[in-house]
Amino acid sequence: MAPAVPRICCLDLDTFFVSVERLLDPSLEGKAVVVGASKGQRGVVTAASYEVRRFGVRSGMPMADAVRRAPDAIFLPTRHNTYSPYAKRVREVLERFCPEVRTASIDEFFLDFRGCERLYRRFGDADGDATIERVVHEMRRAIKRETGLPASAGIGASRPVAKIASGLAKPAGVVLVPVGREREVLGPLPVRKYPGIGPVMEERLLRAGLETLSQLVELPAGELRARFGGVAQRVRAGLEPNARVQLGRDRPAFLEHDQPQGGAVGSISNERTFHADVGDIQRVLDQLRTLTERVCWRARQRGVRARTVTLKLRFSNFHTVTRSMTDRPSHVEAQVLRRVRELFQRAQVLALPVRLVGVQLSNLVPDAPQLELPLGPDQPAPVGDALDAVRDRFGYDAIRLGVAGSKTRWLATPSEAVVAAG
DNA sequence: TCTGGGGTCCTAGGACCC
DNA sequence: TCTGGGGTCCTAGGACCC
Repeated sequence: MAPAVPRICCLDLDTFFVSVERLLDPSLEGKAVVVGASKGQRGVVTAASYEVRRFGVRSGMPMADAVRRAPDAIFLPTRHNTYSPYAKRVREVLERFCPEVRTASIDEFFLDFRGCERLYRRFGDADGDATIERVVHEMRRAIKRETGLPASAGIGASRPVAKIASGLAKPAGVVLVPVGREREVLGPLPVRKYPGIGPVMEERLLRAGLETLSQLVELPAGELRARFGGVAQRVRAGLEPNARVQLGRDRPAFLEHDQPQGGAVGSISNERTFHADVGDIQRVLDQLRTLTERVCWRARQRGVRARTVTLKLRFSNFHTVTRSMTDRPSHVEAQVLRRVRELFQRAQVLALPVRLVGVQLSNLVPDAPQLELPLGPDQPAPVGDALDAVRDRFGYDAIRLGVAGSKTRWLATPSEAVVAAG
């Protein structure tokens, strides 16, 4: 038996949005750059260059905070559509190195190198730690060469171990955690470093005097579970070099049945924070209509209908409520909007101005031909099909239903009018 | 200028069925 | 009449990730 080799790799693009902005504008190189909400808008930092992190700027931080900490930094608005083609090209490079690639987010990928022995031979004579490390180094260089983007990588026996290792590897490095030495290498880290332990759990653990992962996993399993629940128990599993972990199965994610069939996703949602809190119910309803239109369009694009519709409201005091309803599958605006309005009636628990509204579709089922009267009032009108066709070609915002604006009101049904917005 | 937007997963209680 | 389990679905909230 060859010695166990860690074969799960987490590849993470370093300060991804900032790196892309630098490719497009090389004068940003070496400067303090913050990507996030536009100036004057409500929002947070989505990416911060290493130069600006020195001032304490972090992603997720309110924009106003970032401006206060680093007033001289360069602030850029987030341009999602600009970044995703780069992520796609990175994935293409990864696929040349490994047949099993999972996209975890726009800037993070997991690779499973099990069953890649032939590839190993190309890079070294032994099937050992040094060989897979060389493969991953070469992969990083290929990404840099072909896309210009810096990346870091972690290698471990399981997904969480690889993930933590990639964090240790930043910037632009590779860290391998040998099988069987997880506790030794990762144990001294603060509990917050473990994926799944966030601010709330960290606080609970610190209050109990547990600061490091070692201290956490030394607790008896029963006590761990009873006091801190499933997350803490998963940490123990992640740091135990047993067979389950070596297979990367500590969570049922990743390998065989990871990706939902047909590329379907579990839910589709859109939400919007108002520039300033809104007390006018009609304006809230208008926004709900816009959001409903958008999620229904995305559902049709994906070829799914939703059984569950969820409305989300956040009030001016940040209190958030959700109301949901499960019914026959739909992706038809008129139907979904009717449900959203009903949920809205139920959700106005606070007489406070509204900060955010959201609409979510879940419980998605594959789009099958409807077994209903084809000309029922809830069916997409032919004009709806035409709308979708325009959007397929020119993008969602090429055309809008009704007129979005304070001076006009929404028309009652989609078939009444189509108004091009620009 | 406090606190985005897209997701996933977990928990817990109640309804309902067997 | 009393006393139960499981299992599944639905709903609401919340932690967490990038």
